[in-house]
Amino acid sequence: MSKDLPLLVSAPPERRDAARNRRALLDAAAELMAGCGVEALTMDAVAAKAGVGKGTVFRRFGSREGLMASLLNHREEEWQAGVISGPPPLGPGAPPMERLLAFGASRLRLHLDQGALIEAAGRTWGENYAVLGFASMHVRLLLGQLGVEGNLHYLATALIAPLSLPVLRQQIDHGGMTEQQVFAGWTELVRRVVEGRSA
Amino acid sequence: MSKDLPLLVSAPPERRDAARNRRALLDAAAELMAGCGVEALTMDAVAAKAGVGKGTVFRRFGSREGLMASLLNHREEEWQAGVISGPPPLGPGAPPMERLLAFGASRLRLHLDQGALIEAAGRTWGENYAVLGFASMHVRLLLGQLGVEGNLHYLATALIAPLSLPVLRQQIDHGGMTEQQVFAGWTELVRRVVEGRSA
DNA sequence: GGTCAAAACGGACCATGGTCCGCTTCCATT
DNA sequence: AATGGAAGCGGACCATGGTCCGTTTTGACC
Repeated sequence: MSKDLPLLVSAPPERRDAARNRRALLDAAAELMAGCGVEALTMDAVAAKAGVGKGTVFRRFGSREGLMASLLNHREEEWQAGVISGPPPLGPGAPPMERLLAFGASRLRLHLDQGALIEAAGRTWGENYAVLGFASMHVRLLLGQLGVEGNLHYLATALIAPLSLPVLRQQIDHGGMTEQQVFAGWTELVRRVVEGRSA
Repeated sequence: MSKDLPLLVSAPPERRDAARNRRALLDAAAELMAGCGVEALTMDAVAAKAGVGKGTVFRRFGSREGLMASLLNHREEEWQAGVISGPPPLGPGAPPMERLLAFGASRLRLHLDQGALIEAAGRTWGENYAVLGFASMHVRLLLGQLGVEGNLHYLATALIAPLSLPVLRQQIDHGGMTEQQVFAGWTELVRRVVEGRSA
């Protein structure tokens, strides 16, 4: 007699066929990519491999970059889970400075590991507010715990910026640095920012 | 009787038709862009407007992104000239800290002004070693003059990173900061890095 | 001026991202 | 089960970036 409670869920769930196709597409994309790298990830190929029409791919992901971003989201969510509730020092339980350095090292690895995908995703991923926003908030929190005073909002984004893939590429591929040296440099940057007095 | 001295010039000059076409193409591109924004910059349109074949456009610039990068290079060269020999505080003659802050403000403006073009140029511009290299070297030099000790190579790139367009976009479009607040934040970052003691 | 090789040109051609719209599938309601 | 409309689907179609190769231009050398 009474309809189910709206449950305060804003977006109604996907229809079953839609969900099935979304899964099939992500699986197909992951498989193609494992096989031949991002080059092989053409929209026609993904659609064919998943056994759906091309239009469906675009309906689900909006664009090629959107598809890449969806693939990345999976890893990103795992990573965020590690920060929120994983083992220390990345997760809670370690002193703030250790967590901050673990954050940097982990983020650096993540970006280098997913490099090809991140570049293929372009701005769709780079401008993903959720991703940058989470990292920024986390760093801001840690800076606060470290007793840093000043414009934490800005300082957090400024500490995250040199961990972005283009910068890492520049330093490692053209600047002759190793991954270890980059991390050491970032550590020094963090130390200076944290130890500096506020204005 | 004797051929001209090789003049120690490594690359032979362009043939005259090539030079003429290159100019025509850049002019056409600039005009198209002034008219309708980067959207209008399709390779066919540029070729048609310049009165050359499409193949010629690709020969000269390699790709659409390459064409964008060439357009940007013009502005970049003017900017570099301003740093090398322009009036203070951006150019030589002002105290190092003033020059450094002028550098940041100027770079920030440049990136915001050329935003559309920079995004359209993608990695071709972002990974342009000459551009990043020049800025990095300049900042490294100023840090040295300021008596900063430590890994200046890294610190320079780390100070430049938060001036990159994606970061600025994030801060201004999603983070609710104004351009002035961003610059104020960068100033604070610089102060902390410069005042911090080395390891 | 004539000759020749190298460089540049042009536009037909291809691959692929992205759109569109008529058809099909789902599911809430009766 | 029947039904109606909304959500989803598919693949033909288009636009545009990028390639290729036969033809033309250039300029160095005689």
